[in-house]
Amino acid sequence: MARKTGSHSEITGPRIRAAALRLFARQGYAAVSMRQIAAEVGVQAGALYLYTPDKQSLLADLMVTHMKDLLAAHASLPALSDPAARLDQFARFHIRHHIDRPDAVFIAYMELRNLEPANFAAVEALRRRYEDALESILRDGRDAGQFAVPDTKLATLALIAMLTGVTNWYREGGRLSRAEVESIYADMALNAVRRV
Amino acid sequence: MARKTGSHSEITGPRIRAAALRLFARQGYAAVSMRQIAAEVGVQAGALYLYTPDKQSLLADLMVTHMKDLLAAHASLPALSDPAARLDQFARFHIRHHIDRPDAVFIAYMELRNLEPANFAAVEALRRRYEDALESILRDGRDAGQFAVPDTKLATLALIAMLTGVTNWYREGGRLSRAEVESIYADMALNAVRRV
DNA sequence: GTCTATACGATGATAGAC
DNA sequence: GTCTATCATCGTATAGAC
Repeated sequence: MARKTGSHSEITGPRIRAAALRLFARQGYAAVSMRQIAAEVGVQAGALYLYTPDKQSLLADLMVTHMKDLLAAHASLPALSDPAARLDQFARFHIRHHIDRPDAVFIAYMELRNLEPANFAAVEALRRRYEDALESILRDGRDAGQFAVPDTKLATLALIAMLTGVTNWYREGGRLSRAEVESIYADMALNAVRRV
Repeated sequence: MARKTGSHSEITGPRIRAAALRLFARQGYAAVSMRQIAAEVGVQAGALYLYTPDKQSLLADLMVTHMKDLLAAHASLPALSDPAARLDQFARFHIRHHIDRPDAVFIAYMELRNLEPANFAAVEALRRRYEDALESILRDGRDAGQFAVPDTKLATLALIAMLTGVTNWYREGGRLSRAEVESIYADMALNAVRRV
């Protein structure tokens, strides 16, 4: 990957990915042209192909990177044992992580249908690993008699949908602080599955 | 294929909308061409313009129709007074209605950014009316001391996100019946906001 | 490493024949 | 009401100059 002195590749590459992320999130993958991305970065369209084989790879790269970041960040959380504490930790982490990356989240949940089969499979496998992390919390909580969950897979998807929905409306500097949002969502998630 | 002639306007119009709905949901508005829609219906691309001024109007029409259908269906529910019963009714209605229209739901949620400002405003106004229906249930339940909801607007959006998420995974003939899915989601929604 | 120039197919939309 | 033919534009991607 090393390049000659005077090369801008270490700068232009990330800038292309950043521009593509922004534009894909705002207008959708199919609606964004390579010319538009190039203009945003300040290069000609042809120059993009020094950094990506094609437009599809650019999208796949953004989505895979996002999912790997998510998994890595989740893996670095401190280990807890009580299921309720683990669910609280997961919900707060999920809210925090997603609030900070609205564009990447939007793309990751929305452009799946624009991925070629091989790329789709790769992203889906990563997503499933993340969902499995939540499902194992719910299963442990149910087995411990703390959670009332008729179907752990359904509950997993329902909770993730609820938590991810924060990106639909949350804006920095709004009526509610990040900490308030985090707490409210975590409480709702816990109540939704807690035995009553 | 022999040349077709004759008048089919009562049939062709709805078929165009149905084809557009399917294709937009599968591939996204920007990725679908007018020629593709025409081929699906069995006419030439130019013929579409007898039924819609342009592609944008086709999308706006689908989304506005979907939101009006949703509001009309919701308005026809029997009136209840107890907040918990109303929330249960709303959740079950929402699941049922969305399960039956996965394509329209997907478009209504995903293609907002492809609407021109005037069309966007129209669809958003309809969506807000629907959200307001749920929020008033939560407000009444909180005032009656039945619900613990720190912020009714946030809770509204969280519940709708959770319930709408059913369209991400539910498939006819799957492991869980419609009635089971409906019940589990309704219970989770109620528990999420019920005072403990 | 980026540029200009370009290949070449697809796009939304229109005009006029029947 | 639908067809064929067409327009101007834009799409992704590549080749070769500097």
